Amino acid sequence: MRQLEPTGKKAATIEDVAKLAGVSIATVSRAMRTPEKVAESTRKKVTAAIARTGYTVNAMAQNLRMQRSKMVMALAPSISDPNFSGILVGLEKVANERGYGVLIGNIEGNVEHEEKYLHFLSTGMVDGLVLLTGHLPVAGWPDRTTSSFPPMVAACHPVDHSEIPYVGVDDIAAAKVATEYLISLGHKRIVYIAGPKGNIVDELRYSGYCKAMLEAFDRPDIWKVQGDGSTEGGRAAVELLFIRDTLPTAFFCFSDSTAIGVISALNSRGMQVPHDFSVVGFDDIPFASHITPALTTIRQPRNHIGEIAMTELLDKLNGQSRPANQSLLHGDLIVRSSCSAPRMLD
Amino acid sequence: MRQLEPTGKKAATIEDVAKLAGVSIATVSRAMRTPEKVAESTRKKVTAAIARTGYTVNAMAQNLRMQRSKMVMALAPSISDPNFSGILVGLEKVANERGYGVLIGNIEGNVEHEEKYLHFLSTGMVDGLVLLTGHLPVAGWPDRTTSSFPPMVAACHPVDHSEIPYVGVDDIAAAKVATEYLISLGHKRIVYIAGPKGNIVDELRYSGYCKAMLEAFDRPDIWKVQGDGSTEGGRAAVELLFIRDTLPTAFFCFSDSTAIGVISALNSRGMQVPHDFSVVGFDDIPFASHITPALTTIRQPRNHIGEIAMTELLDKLNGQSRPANQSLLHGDLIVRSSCSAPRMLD
DNA sequence: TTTGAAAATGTAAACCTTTTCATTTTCGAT
DNA sequence: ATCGAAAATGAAAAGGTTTACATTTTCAAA
Repeated sequence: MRQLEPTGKKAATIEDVAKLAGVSIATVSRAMRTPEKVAESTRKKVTAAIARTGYTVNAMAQNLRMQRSKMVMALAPSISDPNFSGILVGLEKVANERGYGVLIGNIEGNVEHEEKYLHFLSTGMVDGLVLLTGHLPVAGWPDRTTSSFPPMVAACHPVDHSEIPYVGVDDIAAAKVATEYLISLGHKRIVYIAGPKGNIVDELRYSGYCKAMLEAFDRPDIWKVQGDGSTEGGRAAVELLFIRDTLPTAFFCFSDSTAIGVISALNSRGMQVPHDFSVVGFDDIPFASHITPALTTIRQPRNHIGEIAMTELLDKLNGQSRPANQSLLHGDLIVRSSCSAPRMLD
Repeated sequence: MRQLEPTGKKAATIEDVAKLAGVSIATVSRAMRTPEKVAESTRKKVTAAIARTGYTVNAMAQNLRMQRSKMVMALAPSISDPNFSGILVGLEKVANERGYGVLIGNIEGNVEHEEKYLHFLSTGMVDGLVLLTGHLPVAGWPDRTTSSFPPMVAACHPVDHSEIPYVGVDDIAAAKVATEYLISLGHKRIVYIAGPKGNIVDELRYSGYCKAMLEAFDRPDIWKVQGDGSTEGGRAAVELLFIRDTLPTAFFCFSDSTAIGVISALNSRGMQVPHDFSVVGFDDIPFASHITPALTTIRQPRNHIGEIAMTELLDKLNGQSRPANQSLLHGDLIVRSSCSAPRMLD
């Protein structure tokens, strides 16, 4: 909807401006895009005419001519994921600063949605893609050479078997730090409550956990229970554990959601955290500090991840630079009150 | 970025299709948009040619010609607000079903951002606006006649002094239900912890609270303490209350965030919820059920609000209907464990 | 003054559609 | 076969820019 200014009248075009300023439309265009190529005097006339007509460029015409849209799409596995909004803030901030718009695409578990969103790419409605999904948007794509891909960057979840630049937290290092923290408290029987099966990020965090355990102990008790990343998955994992005769003294969880499930399940079995068990999460979602006990966790620099991802994408779009293949950000350990020394030493 | 199909080659245009099918570009266009106006036989030829060339329409050209963009913008006060994502899911769902894209605009406290986002409107990059901010995006606007506004709908926060259609929860009714619930438990001294000063939604919820109190008691103890909608605001309100000699037995809070602050402040003073005080929130944000005690609150039908808002906006854009001036949705009371009968009856 | 390079401006093509209006084709009724 | 209306198609304009190329203007040096 254009024509904000003169109520009812049609929006002014570059031609109206040109006529009023007594120059050609080319000069008007130049006065706006490359003012240094236009004489001072005419530039003033044009500026005045623009002000008087209330002219704003027609983005559709401009985009058609310039073969781009100044829009990028963020493809998210789920908007409601508490991790997403932080990333989006960062993405949006940088995009806006550079005159780009951010379109959002929400997969929400429905894979065929992806194909619908691809429409925005193929029709040229967006110039590039930020993938938060951890996989390429279409099943058929992976076998192409990567050079034929549209400009994309992946954030939070690296894309398997591809050379799409990735920006996210250094999961291995962060998971190692988290595990070492538990070890430093005196824990030995530390279980890793895993995320969704086959998830790359889960594998990275697990390997960070393993690394810490291997470095700390001669005969480490590497121990993993499958979860699915959700609160329910954390709860289920605990139930599973209680069937065994030995129990861990600490839980390192794939995500905060999982950790919340773990704590909730422990509570309903009459156990206290951190008195009876220690729990560490991952993500530092907004409510990690509001649950009881406040959750010790790894903070994902969400805004920063979004900012870097968008910066790399836009640089790529404007041919300014080939982005680094990986940008790994540091994830801080946020110590709150869900951990303590193990109750009974063995 | 177009040309997904033939690696490297330029994207096929309608002209390529026409040439291959042996018809004019007008016929190709008609075969796609109004197939009933094209002979069965040629339609087939065109379809085949489209398939062979991998043609997809160029959205920029189409939009330029049709004077629209098939994009709408959602202007949010803050992306990280836990209420926002639910709305966005609904907005996005309906928009996508109808072939529209959702651009997001994040004000995040910085009012001058609004003006930047208005650029998307004035350049015609978006066709309409969903306002989640509770006010018109530009200071100068309100004095115009509403007829000159671009298509807009407001969600969650009605826009003051304007006739912009609003869709949201019925705050008065819901607040009344929440208060009545506390009354039914036996509470008499119920304090309303308010939201940001001057906020319309806050006033509505307060008036719902008042209504319930007035109906229930002959000499009701109407009682309001200023907050600001945030967790910190809830905490501060409690501190303020403890300076007085009389205390309430129950808190009805403007938002869940506020309620969480209230509970947190009570806890740190050694009080137990719901044993010593009852607390009711508003919104049912995702973590309302995960805090301890699980929060009794009013659920905002966020997805639904988003869906209706987008439906009304798109109907408006396509001239299908003048939307109702207000669509008030019902907000359910979700009873969890943050309330009980007052400890000491008076 | 004249000359010539540099600076400023204008013309017109290109970007890719949709759609009006004119023209051609089809086909049933005479 | 002929006619005429209806159906199908095509030519061309319009939508609003940017920019390559051509042309005009400016201005310092001769």
